[in-house]
This record gives sequence, C-alpha cells and structure tokens, in this order.
Amino acid sequence: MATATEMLDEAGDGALTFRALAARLQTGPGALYWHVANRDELLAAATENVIAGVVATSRPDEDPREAIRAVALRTFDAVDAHPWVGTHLGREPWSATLRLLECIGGHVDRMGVPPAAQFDSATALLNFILGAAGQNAANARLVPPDADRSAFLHVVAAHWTSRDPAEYPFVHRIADQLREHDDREQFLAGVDLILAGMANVRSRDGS
Amino acid sequence: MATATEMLDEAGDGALTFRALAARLQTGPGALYWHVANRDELLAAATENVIAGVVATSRPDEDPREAIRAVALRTFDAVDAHPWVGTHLGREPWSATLRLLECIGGHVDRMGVPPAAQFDSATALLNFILGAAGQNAANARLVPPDADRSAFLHVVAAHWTSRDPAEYPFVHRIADQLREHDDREQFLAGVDLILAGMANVRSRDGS
DNA sequence: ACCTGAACACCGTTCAAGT
DNA sequence: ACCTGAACACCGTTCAAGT
Repeated sequence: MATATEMLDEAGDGALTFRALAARLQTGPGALYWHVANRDELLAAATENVIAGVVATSRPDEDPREAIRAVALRTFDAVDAHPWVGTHLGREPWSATLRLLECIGGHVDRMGVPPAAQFDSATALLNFILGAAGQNAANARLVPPDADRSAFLHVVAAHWTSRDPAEYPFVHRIADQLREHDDREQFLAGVDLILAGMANVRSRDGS
Repeated sequence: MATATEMLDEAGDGALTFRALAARLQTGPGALYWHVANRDELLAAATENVIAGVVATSRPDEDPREAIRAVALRTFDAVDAHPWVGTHLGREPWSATLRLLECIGGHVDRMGVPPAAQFDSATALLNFILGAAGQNAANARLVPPDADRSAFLHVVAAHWTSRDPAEYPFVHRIADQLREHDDREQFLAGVDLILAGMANVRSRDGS
C-alpha cells in the first residue's frame, strides 16, 4: 500500500502497474492478488488512505463553519499533492467519498441546519469539493509535474484563450483573473458561497 | 463519431475499443488514426458533442437564474443518459468543460453579479455540476444498466448503511432520505444553494 | 488522401505448481 | 498461508505497404 502510494505520487495514475509494483516489491504480479482483489481495489484503498488523513484532523469542537472550510481546504491540498486522488475520487464507489460526506455532514448538523435540509446541504458541499478536486487533477495532467503555480495557471489560461473570442467572450474576459488568482482562495470562495446559501434558502417549495 | 457514441451508450466506457470500433466500421484499427490522434481525443470529442447539445439550447433572453437552473439540469440529465460523459468530464482538459463555463458565465454576467465576483461564482457552479455529474456516473457503475431509479437508490443506500453506524452516524441518519429522494430535485437544490449564496456573499475580505 | 493489417510493447488477471 | 511465473486474452499505437 505504501509503495503503491509512492509510485502514484512519483509518476501518476498510469504508472501504477501490477507488474511494476510487483517488481518494486520483489515479487511476481500474481502475489499481489493474494492481498488485493484487483487494480480498482488498490486505487480505492490508496485514495481512502489519503482521505482518511484529511478527515481525521477534523475536530467537532471547532466552529462548524470553520471546520467545513478547513476539511475542504485540506482535501484541496491533498489533491494538489496527489493528483491521482482527484481522478479516483470522481470514480470510486463510496469509500473515500463517504468519509468526506460523514465529516461534512457532522459539521452541517452542528451548524444548526434543519434536518430536512442537511442532506441537500452536505451533498452540495461534497459535490462542489469533488468537482474542484477533479478539475484540479485534470489540470495537473496538462503541465509537467515540476512546474510552479504561476506556470501552471498560465498553461490553463492559454487553453482558455486559444478558443475563438467571439464564441467564448466570458472565458476570455476572466482569463486574466485566472492567471493572477490564488486557486485556494477561489476554492474557499466557492465553499463560502454554498455556506452563505445554506443560511438563506431554508424554505423553497412545499411540493 | 456517431458510432463511437452509440457504443459508449450501449456498453459503457470500457467497451469503446479501437479494435471494436474499427470492426464495427468495417476497417482496420489503424484507419482510425487518420481521423483522430488517440483514444483520449475520441472520448473528448464524444463528450464535447453531448455537452454542445446541452449548452446549445441555452438562450440569453431567459431569466438568468432560470437559465442556469436549466443548463445545470440538462447537464444532469445528459450524464444520466450517458454515464460515460460524467466520467470523462472530470478528466478532460477544457473542451466540453469550457463550453459549460462559458454558458454559465454568460448567465452569471446577466444576473448582475459584479465582475470581480463572476469568476468565483461561475466556477463554483461549474465545480458543483461536475462533481454531481461524476458522482452520478460512479453510481451508475454500481448497478446493472437496466435498473430503475428506485432500485438504483436502494443499491447506493445499501452501500451507505453497510458501514459501521458508530463511525458513520450522519450517513446512516440520511440514508432513508436518500432512498426516497428525487435526485434531480436534490441536484437543483444544490444549484439554488449556490445561487442564493451569490446573492449574499458579495463583499467578504479586502485582502 | 486514405486504408490495411501485421507487429510492437505493453496491460490486468488467472492458475497450476511450488514453499 | 502465501508466493511464483508462465500463460491467456486482451489493449493502444505504429508503420511499411498498399490503393
């Protein structure tokens, strides 16, 4: 497991091969199947490991709003450090994801959100976090792994502005903002948007 | 392209093989490389096709809030009909995603959101939509493709409740809600949460 | 300009056989 | 109980050669 995580960190998603992992562990590829059912399970376990670390430090005695901002940001940073986590989070069937939901849900509950609204609120936060994580991981695949933040954003901005300005006016208008922005701040702004909405929507329809 | 989309719809992501596609088109696998650079480009083109249809019907004369709800819901439904779109949306480098962002951004602009806040607002909506799409696609992989909505939700709920209730109290508490809920409504509730937040956050910090 | 199809360099996974 | 490693059934991609 530890070796698998190392390999993922070093060379990304595609580099984790049963053959390569077996070679690194000095065994045959067949030996791995004694410990893990298949490749998906291996990826899922590695992802859950990372996310377990992210939610573990979430304490129920903080201000719930701050606690939510904090787990969200830790998730963001974890995906930044391990892009393969972002990729796999969007594909895996409720192991790491469920840990995140439980953590967020607990804080939402302690915020005083009425029970009927807790489900929608917690999943909205979760979906936003997962979406941002995936997008970040996708962006990471566009640049060499050793590029710095600024170079990274410039590459993404270049993708945006490569489109026809007439067809993509909005995207062109905000491309400058993208180049200079702090994506952790942007991410937190999104979390705040949802938190602000939770304070306001409450009753919508009675259907 | 059309044949590729057909195959993806019939048998999912893994079924689209260059060999299988070539066989269906009565050619050799090498022939495809004249028209497309590689498998990723094929998936990206198919995804962009679907998303282009989703954004095409978005008119700038509607109420912007309703227009955002409508594109979001069309994306949700498109992913529901083609789960592979949800999978690929979270991995692709700004072709389909950029179309969505442009569409959403245009509406956000017409909502009267101040320019400085448009970037964060539009990307928050985008990330939420992408996250929900990915999660939906992941869920679709858990159930047989012909299962109905109710069976589908019961399978997901079973995953949730299979965990230790002591470790996952929140998840257990909302599992009943999951089983009975309308996931399109839940999705729209998330969109509304963000829209409500946009009306409220405005000024946060001046750093 | 576009297609053919054999060949290359891989995969995940299985399974008899070993220790 | 756990490991070995050859073998099976695939992949995406390339490329000389064809039309």
